[in-house]
Amino acid sequence: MKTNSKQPASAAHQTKGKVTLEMVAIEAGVSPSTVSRILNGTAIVSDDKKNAVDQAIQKLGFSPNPVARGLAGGRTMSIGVITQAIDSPFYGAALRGIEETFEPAGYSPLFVSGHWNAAAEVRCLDMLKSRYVDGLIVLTGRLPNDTLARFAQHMPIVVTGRTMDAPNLFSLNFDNMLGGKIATQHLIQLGHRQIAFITGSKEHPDSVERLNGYKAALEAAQIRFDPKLVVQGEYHEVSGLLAVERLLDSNKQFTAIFAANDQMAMGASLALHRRSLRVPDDVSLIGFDDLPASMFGIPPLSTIHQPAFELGQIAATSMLQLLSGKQPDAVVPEPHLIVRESSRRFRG
Amino acid sequence: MKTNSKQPASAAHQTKGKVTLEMVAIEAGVSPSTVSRILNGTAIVSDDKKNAVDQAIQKLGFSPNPVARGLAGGRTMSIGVITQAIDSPFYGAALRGIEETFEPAGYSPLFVSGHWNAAAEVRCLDMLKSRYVDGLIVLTGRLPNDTLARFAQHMPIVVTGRTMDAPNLFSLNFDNMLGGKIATQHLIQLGHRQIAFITGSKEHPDSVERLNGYKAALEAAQIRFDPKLVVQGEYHEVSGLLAVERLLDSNKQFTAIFAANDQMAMGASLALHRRSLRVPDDVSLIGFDDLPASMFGIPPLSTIHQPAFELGQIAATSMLQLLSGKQPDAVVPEPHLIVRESSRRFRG
DNA sequence: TTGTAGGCGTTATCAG
DNA sequence: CTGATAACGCCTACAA
Repeated sequence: MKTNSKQPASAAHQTKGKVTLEMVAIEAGVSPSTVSRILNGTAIVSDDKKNAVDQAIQKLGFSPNPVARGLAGGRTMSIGVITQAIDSPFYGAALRGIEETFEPAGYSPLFVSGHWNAAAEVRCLDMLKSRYVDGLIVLTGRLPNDTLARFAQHMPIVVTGRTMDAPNLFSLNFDNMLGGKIATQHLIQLGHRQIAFITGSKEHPDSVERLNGYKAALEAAQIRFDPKLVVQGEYHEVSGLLAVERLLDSNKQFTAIFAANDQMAMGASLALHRRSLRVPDDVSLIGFDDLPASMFGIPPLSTIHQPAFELGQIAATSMLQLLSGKQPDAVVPEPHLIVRESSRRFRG
Repeated sequence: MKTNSKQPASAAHQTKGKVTLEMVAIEAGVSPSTVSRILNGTAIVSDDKKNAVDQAIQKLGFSPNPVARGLAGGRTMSIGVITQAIDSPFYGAALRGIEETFEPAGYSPLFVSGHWNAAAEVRCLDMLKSRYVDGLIVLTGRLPNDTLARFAQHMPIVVTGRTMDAPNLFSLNFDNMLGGKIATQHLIQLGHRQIAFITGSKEHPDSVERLNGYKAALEAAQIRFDPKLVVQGEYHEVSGLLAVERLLDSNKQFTAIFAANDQMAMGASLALHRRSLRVPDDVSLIGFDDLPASMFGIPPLSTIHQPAFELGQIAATSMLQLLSGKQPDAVVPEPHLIVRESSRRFRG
C-alpha cells in the first residue's frame, strides 16, 4: 500500500495557476538552467543552490510539465504500451502490473491496442513516436523482430512473447512449450491416454508452442500423437465450444481435453455440458493462463498459471532499468500447474 | 547541427525524418500560419492556397505534432479516460468502445485507473491536466459532482454513472433501478417469492439502485421485503461466494438469488455447487451486467444486459460533439433482461 | 485573406 | 559550476 504522503508545504496544494520552472528559478534566485539541471541530474550543482531550488519547488508546489519536456527533447515521463485488446482478460492483469509499477516512478503508460495486426501495431508505433514516449512495451503482437530492433534505436523497448536480442531492447518470454508439457503430463499422470488438444489461433506462436509441449509430453509417455485429436480454436470461448462439438461429431474417442487457453476451456466445458458429458467425471479438462474467472468456473478449472500481473510488473521494471541505463536481468517465472476440479483420474 | 536542408520531396512517403508544418508551408509556398489555419479551420483561406497546402501535406506525408500542439495551446488530440480498474471485465468493453470511436477521429485516449478512490482520481485529474488532454471521460468513480463541474470549466467532460447538470459537461446514466426491478420481476414471474439479494460494495451508488429496483419489484408483487434475504457483497467473485455461504448458514429459506453483478453471481453459483445445490433446479440465479463470460458459465447465466461497449461508444461520441461545440443528446439504452439457463420456474 | 513575431515550458549548447 | 541563448513544432495575436 503506497500512501504517497508527499504533500507540498503550505498553500501549495492549491495547484491553481500553473507554476513554471522559471518561477522556481526566480524564487530560488538562480537561472532556469540550474533548476533544470537539478531536476534531471544533468550536471553537478552546488549544495546551497540545490537546497534553495528544492525549497522553492516545495514552496511553489512545482511539477515539471511533461508536454513541454517532450517538445524540448527531454523525457515525457510516458511509456507507450501496445497491448492487443484493451479488454483482454489475460493482458488486463499485465496492464495493471505495468500501471502499478510505473505510478510510483512517475511514469504514465499510454495504452493502445494492436489487435494482433502488424499494420495496426505499426500505426500505434507511429502514434506513440509522435507523442514522444520515452519507451515502449510491446505485449506480444505480430510486429516483425527487425521492426522492433529498428525502433529500439530511437527508444528503449521491452517485448514479451518472444526471445530476441538487440541493443536497447529487452525481451521477456514465457515458456509455453513447458507449460503445454506440464498440462499434458498432468492428464497423463491421471491415467488419460486419449487427450484432445484445442489449439489457439493459427498464427499465434504461443499456441504452437503449447502444442509442441503437448506432443513432447505424449512422446515422453510413449503415446502416439494423433492429429485427429487436435482441433482448431481461436482463443475465445465460442471457438472452444465449436471445437469440442466438432470433436464429438467426429466420433473420435477421448477422455480428456487440453485447451490452449482458459477461454476456450470455458467454451469446451459448456459444449460438454450441452451433450450431457460431465467434467471431470466423463472428461477431464485443463486450460492455460489461469484467468481470474477460471477459479470460479463450475467446476473450477485446472490450468497452467501464467503470471500475467507479474509479467506486467517485470516488463515495467525492466523498462525503468533500461531508462536508467542499466541492463535488465529479470526473468519470467516458470509455468506451473494449478490443479482444481476439472481434471481427475481416468477410470475406464 | 541542422543546416535547414530541405527534403527533396520525393521519398516523402518514407515518413522518416519528421515533417514539420514549416516544411509544408515552404513546399506550398505559403506561411506557416496559413497552414495552421487550414489545419484547424481557424480562418478562411483562398482555395488555391488551400489546395497547394493540401497537396504539400499529402506529398510530404505531414501530420501535426500533438506535443507541440499541446504546448502551443492547441488541441493535443488526446482525451483522458478515468476508468476504475484497467483490468475490469465490465469497463473493459467500455474502453474498447471509446478506443474504437476515437480512433477514426484521430483522438487517442489516455487510460488511467481511479480505483474507486476519490483521492486517486484527483491525482489522475492533475496528471491528465498536466498532459493537456482536450477532454475528459470519467467512468463512474467517486469524484464529487462539484469537483467535476469545476474541472469542466477547463475542458469538456463526459461522466457516466450519475446524472448531473453543468456547463461543458455531459452525463450518461444507466437505469440501475429499472434493471434491478426487471431482474427481480423475472424471478417473481417464475414463481419465486423468497428471493435473496447480494449487494455490491456499500459505497457504489449503482448497487443501492439495483437494490431499490429489487424492493420496488417486490412491493409491486406484494411480497414483503425481508432484510434477512439481503446479504452484503463487494462486486467480486469471492464476495458472492461468501455471501451465499452466509446466507445458507443463516438457514433463511430462499428459492432464488439476484446478485448485483455477474461476478458475484459466478461466486454464488460456485458456493451453491459446493453445497450440492443445483442451479437452476434447486435455486434460480440471475446476475447483472452481462459480462462476456457469463454466456459461457455453467449453466449460462441469466442476467441484465448492460451495454458497456455501447456506453463507451456513446461517451466518446458525446465527447466528440462537446469538442466541436455541439450539445450531445445521446441516451444510454435501457436495461434489458437476458434469459439464459440459470433461472427457471419455481416448483415447490 | 495572409504574413510576421512572439510565446508555450523545458532542455541543450554554448560560453564564462 | 552557472547563466544566457537558442531551439522544440505549433498556435495566435497583431499587422499588412
